[in-house]
Amino acid sequence: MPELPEVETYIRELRPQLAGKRVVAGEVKWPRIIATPEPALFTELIRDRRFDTFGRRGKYMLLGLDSGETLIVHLRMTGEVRIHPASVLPDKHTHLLLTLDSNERLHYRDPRKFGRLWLVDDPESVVGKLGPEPLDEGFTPEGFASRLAGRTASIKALLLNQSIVAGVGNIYADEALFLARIDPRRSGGELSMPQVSVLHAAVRAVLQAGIEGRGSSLQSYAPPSGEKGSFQENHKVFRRTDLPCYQCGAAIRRIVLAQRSTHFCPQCQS
DNA sequence: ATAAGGCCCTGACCGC
DNA sequence: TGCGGTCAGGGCCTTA
Repeated sequence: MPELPEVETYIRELRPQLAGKRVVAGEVKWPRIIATPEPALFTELIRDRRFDTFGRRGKYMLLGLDSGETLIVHLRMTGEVRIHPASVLPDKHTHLLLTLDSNERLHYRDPRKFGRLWLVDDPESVVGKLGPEPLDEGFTPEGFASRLAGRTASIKALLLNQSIVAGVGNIYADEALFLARIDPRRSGGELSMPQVSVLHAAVRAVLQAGIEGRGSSLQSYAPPSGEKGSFQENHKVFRRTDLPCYQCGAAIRRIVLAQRSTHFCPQCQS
């Protein structure tokens, strides 16, 4: 579900809700949700830790604890973090509960159980393989071009590859390709340098706009405050199959690329 | 090293 | 109402 703008919104909203609070107890209800360490050790290690720093890398949330360790959370498709009063009971999709010293509990909820949490000393052990942060200085047109060079896979598939650039998912990949007027089926390695530059700027622009809209809220997704994001109102192609392109009026097409639904304007994007 | 496909899971939705 | 099929914003693992 969440991509970079949604995860960034998550971190911004979790910070005021969690900062300085201490974990009194942890309860893991679905062990596979904890990637590392073993669930028993996880609950032992997180007890008495205070939430201290709040960061993001790609689609991963980095919750720094006062012990120096980091609780890493990836929501994947349907993960959800909420801070509720202690009186709120977990539902059947709640897989982790952290009791806080504020008479509240952190609920990790995830109907599809794809999300994962890690408790580690060094976050790099989890996020070290990611490509550059697209909104940082380190993401340059030249660096982007060198990562695409020689690749035969579609540019859509390559945008979804987190080791090329971190944080782009299905929505923002389609939106960036539309903004850059590039056909998602083109192979990444055959794009010209000007096209790579335009796409680089487009990726940054759609992610920045996504953050400003506090993310896209499709279906039931909402950030921790419960107040939905608005960027879905600005989608130009995503889930607009058969609707007219805002640029040229042609019908937006939906195809499958890299096993993911892909939306584009057959007229504007080549 | 790269690319393609399966797989992990459950719920919502659609047509019959 | 029930049933089967499809779809869902992700990424790891295996295979070729």
